[in-house]
Amino acid sequence: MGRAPCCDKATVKRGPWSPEEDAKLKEFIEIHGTGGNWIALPLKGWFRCSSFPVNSVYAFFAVLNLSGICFSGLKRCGKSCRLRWLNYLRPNIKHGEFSDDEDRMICSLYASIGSRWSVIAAQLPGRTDNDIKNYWNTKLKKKLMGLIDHNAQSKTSASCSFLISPSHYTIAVFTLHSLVIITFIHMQQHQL
DNA sequence: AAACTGATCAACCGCAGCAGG
DNA sequence: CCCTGCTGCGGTTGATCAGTT
Repeated sequence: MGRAPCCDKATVKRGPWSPEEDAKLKEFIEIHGTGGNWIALPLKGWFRCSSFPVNSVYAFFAVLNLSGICFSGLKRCGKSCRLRWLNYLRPNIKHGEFSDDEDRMICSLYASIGSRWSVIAAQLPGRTDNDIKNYWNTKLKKKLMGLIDHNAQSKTSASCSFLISPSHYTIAVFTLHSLVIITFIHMQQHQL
C-alpha cells in the first residue's frame, strides 16, 4: 500500500497560478510565514476583520470548511504552494538571462557534483533550482555541446569565453543522457 | 492563413530522507 | 526499532509561444 497523496486531487486546484492566488499566498507568508508546514498551509484561513479600526489588521484562524476545501480560497496543494513561493514569489528571485559568470559556475558545479540542482542553486544567489535545471536542460547543455563540437573542429577559444577563464585549466565532466562525455579543455591565455 | 515543429518554463509527480511519536 | 507524515529534491510533463514550412 503506497503512501496516501498529500492532497485530494479532486478538490485542489491545479495548473497555472492566477495573480490573485499569488497575492494571497505572498501576503499570507509575509505575515505568518510558512510555519514549517506547507501541507497545512492551504488549510489555514485568514480574515480581514472589518470590525478592526486599522485596515491592515488581520485575524488569523485555522479553519476548514465543511467540504474540506480551505477557507482561505487557496485551494492548492501544500506542495504547490511551496513550489510557487520558492520558485516565483520569494523575495530576491532573479529572473531573466544568466550571465557568463553564472554559466561558468553552473558548468563547473555540474562537472563536480552532477545534477544536484539545489546545491548549485545555493551558490547562485537569486536563482532557483528549477530555473537552473530548466536552463541547463534547454540551453546550457546545447550550448556546451556546440562548444565541444566547435572546439573539436577549430580548436579556437573564441566561443569558449563563457566556460573558461583565461589562464586557467578547466576540466569538465558532463553526463548527458546515458552517454558520458568527458571533455578536457586545456587553455592558456595567448596560446589558443 | 493554417499547420507543423521546436523551444521554453511553470508546474506536477513520485521518491528518499528525516523527524517525531 | 517501526510507522507515519512532511519536506525537499530531481525528473518529467504539458501549455504556450515563436519560428518555419
